[in-house]
Amino acid sequence: MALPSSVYSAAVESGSKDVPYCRKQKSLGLLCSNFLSLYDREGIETIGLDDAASRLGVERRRIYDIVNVLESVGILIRKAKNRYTWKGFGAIPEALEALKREGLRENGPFADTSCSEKVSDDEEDSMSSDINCLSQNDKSDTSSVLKSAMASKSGENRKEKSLGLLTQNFVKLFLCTDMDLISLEDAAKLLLGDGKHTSMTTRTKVRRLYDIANVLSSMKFIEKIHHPETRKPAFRWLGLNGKPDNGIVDSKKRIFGTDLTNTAKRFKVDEDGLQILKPVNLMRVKNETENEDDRTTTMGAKSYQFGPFAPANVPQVGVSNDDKGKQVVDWESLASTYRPKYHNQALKDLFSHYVEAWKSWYTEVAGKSPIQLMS
DNA sequence: GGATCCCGCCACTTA
DNA sequence: TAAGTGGCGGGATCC
Repeated sequence: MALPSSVYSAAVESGSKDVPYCRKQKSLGLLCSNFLSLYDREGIETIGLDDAASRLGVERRRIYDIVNVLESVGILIRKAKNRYTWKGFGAIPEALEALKREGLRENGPFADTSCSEKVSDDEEDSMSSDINCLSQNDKSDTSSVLKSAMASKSGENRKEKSLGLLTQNFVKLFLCTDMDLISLEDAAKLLLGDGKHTSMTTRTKVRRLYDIANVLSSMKFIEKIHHPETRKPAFRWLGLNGKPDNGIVDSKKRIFGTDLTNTAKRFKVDEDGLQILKPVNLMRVKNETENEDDRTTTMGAKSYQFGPFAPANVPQVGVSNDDKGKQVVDWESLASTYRPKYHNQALKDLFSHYVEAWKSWYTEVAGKSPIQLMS
């Protein structure tokens, strides 16, 4: 594997004796970024969960969270026990298109937004009163979309509550309604149905939505902003190109896994993980300089605009040849800049880790910029 | 003190 | 029946 595994291990070793626990280093968003960096490359066809867990230095349970979300947007497909087929980002447009079609198709029979209709998240749930509970944005056709989303009753409670299905329904909220901003609490209420509107069930659903939102945020499908009027946190669909909106992005937003500035500022020990965060962060800075008007919801393969983890062989839409000079270096080149090229993987990993630790210490204690290391 | 979300228990599913 | 899967909520961390 060409990717420096030390990068990952360094990021997850916060639990070691000398480094205080840092929640952010273990966030799902960061894990997702690392996961994608690890597998979004040519030659990857299948992914073993054990392999992913050990490479990323996390327990299997966390990998399940990631792959469930990724599978729901088409990046992965479960192939067999413990094994997934990597489809890549090229599969996203089709998956989203399918989601949108599904949402819109099922939209028809449920077009009536009256409060009488029952849908099935959990048997007796109905969506109608939930719609009335919404605190923001256009709710005109939200009800029907949600009804259709939740109507994929198919089977068991367990499946209905799966992270993957919840992800798809969450995405449908953006794809099939006029809602621009959605708070997780609103989404939870919508996806629950009023039959289960206890504070506990909502809280539980919101927890899951946080998980999902972190993963989707790390892929820049959505971004967290604060509602212009209520100032309450909400999520906005960025579409397939994932370009943050300069205008209303809250600079103080807390972005797990990708927000280098905040991370570095608050957690000195986080500098161990800088190499992970850098490329993503740089890409956002770049994106923020671009006009967001060219965002598109068209999902044809050719018009598809990839986010920061776009496959290497797919040109970034909206980046002209003239801009290539400003292009952010890719993962490989960035990683190789800081990575000695040892043939012994274990030695290389160890060395990389200590280099990062030293740079962190040097910056912190000596108050100087890290010396540029030769690779 | 509310928002966020990691962590791991344990029930359920699958091989 | 063991191993894999993943829902769930406690409680730690962040702001």
